[in-house]
Amino acid sequence: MVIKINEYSDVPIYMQIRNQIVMGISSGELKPNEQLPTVRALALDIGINTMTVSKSYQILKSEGYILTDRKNGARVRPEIKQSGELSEENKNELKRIISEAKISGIDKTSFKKYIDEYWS
Amino acid sequence: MVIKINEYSDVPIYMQIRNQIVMGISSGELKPNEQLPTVRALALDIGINTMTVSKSYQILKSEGYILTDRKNGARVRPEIKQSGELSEENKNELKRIISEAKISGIDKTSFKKYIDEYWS
Amino acid sequence: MVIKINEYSDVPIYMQIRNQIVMGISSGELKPNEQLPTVRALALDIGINTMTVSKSYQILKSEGYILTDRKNGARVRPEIKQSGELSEENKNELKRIISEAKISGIDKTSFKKYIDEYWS
Amino acid sequence: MVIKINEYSDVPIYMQIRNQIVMGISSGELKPNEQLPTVRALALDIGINTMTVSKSYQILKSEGYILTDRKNGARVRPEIKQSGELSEENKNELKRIISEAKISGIDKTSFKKYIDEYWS
DNA sequence: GTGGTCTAGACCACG
DNA sequence: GTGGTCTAGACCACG
Repeated sequence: MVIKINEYSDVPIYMQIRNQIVMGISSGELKPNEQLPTVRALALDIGINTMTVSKSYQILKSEGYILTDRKNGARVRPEIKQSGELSEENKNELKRIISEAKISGIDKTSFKKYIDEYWS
Repeated sequence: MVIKINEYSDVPIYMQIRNQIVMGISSGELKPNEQLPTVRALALDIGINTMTVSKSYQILKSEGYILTDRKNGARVRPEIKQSGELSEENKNELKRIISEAKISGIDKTSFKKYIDEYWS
Repeated sequence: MVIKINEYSDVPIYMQIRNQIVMGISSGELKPNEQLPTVRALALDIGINTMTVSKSYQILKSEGYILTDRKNGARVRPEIKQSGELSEENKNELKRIISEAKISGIDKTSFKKYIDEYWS
Repeated sequence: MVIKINEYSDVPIYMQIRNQIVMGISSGELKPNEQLPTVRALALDIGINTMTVSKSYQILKSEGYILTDRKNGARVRPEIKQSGELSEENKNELKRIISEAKISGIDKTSFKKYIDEYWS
C-alpha cells in the first residue's frame, strides 16, 4: 500500500498516515493480519521522521485498528471491534459538512451521490 | 443563537465558533442579514478573548458567509455564493468518515439515515 | 452622476465616494465647475451618514479636486494642478499590482491591454 | 531579502510584509522553495510582534504563495497557481490609479513607461 | 459603539 | 525549534 503525504494540507502528517491506513483497512486493500511496514521503513519511504510514523501507529493501536508487538512489528488487527455507530467527533464533522453542503446549494440527493461514490 | 465551546476539543475555539455560525446559517436559525453579536459581546458571553472571536468573524467574512462593517457590526450575508459542490477538504473528510463508518459495521443504508437526520 | 457603494468591499465608504468622484472627473462625466450634490443630498441618496460624505468632500478638497464654499456647496475645481507624475502611493500600488499580475501568469502585453481598456 | 516597514503608512504592517514578500517572489529575489525567515526571526529583525508576522504568513499561505510547516518553517510555494487575470480588487485599483494619472496630466504613453519600468 | 490592528507574553502541537 | 493558538490589554479608524 502506498502512503502519499500532501504537503499543502493542514492535516498533520501523522494524521494523514493514520487516515490512509484506516482507509486501506476499510477498502480491503489492507487485509486482516496483514503486516504493515516497519516504522523505520515507512519513514524512510515517505521521507519523514520515524517519530512521526511511530505516532501514527500508536494512535492506530489505541484506536484498535492495528496490533503491535516487538517481535513482528505492526499488523492489521484481525477482529476490529464494531461499535455500529459513528463516533461523536465523526457525527459533528458530518453535521458540519452537511451544513456547508446545503449552503453550497447541494441538495440531499446530490449529497447522497457522494456517499454512493465514496462507499464503493 | 447560542454558541457553545468545548474546551476539551482539539478544534480551535475560533474554528468552533466559525463552525457553529455556519451551521446556524445553514439551518436557518440565522437568517439573511441577521445581526450577529458584536465581537465584544460574544467574547464576554463565551468567556474568551475578543481577538479569538474577531478571528472567527474574519474567517467567516473571507469565506463569504458574513459581512462586517464598523458601524453595524457583523451580519449574515444575504446572498451567499453557491459553488454547487463540496470543497476538496470536505470530500476528503467525507471519505475518511465513510471509511471509519464501514469499519464500525455501519452499512450504507444506516449511514444515509444519519444524512437524513442531520439534513432536516 | 450615480455613486454606488459596495457594501462587501473593505474600502471605507468615504473612500469609495472619493474614488468615484475622482473617476467621474477623470472621465469627464463631471465637468469643471460642475456642482456636486450637497453633503446632505448625497448622504440621503446613498443612505449613509452625512459625516461620511463630508469626510469624502474634505479629502477631495484637500487633494485639490474640488472647491467648497458655504454659499454654493461643492463643485469640481476648474483648474486641477497637474503634477505630471504618479504619487508615491500610486507608484507603490502599481508595483504591487504588477507583481501580482506577473505571478498570475499575465504577460506585459496582456497587462497593457488592461491599461488600454481602462484608459478610454 | 530585506523587509522594510513604513510605520507612517496607512497600510497595516502585516499587509506591508505580505506585499513585500509577494513582490520578492514576483521579481525572483525569492526563489521557489526558498526558506523564509522564521516568524520569530523576522519579528525580531523588524522589531515587531511575532503575531503580526504570523498573520502575514497565514495570509500568504491562504493565498497560495507560501507553504508553512512546523518543522521547516515557511518557504515559497514551488508551483503557484496562475489565474491568468487580475483580481477584481486589482482591476478596481488599476482603474483608480489610471483615473488619477489622467488628471495628473500623464498621457497613456507615459503611463505605460511606468509599466515598463516596474515590470523588469 | 463597532470591528481592526498591534503588543508582550504564554503555552501547545508537530516533528 | 518551528508555527499555531490564546490571553489581557491598548489604541485606532470608521461611521
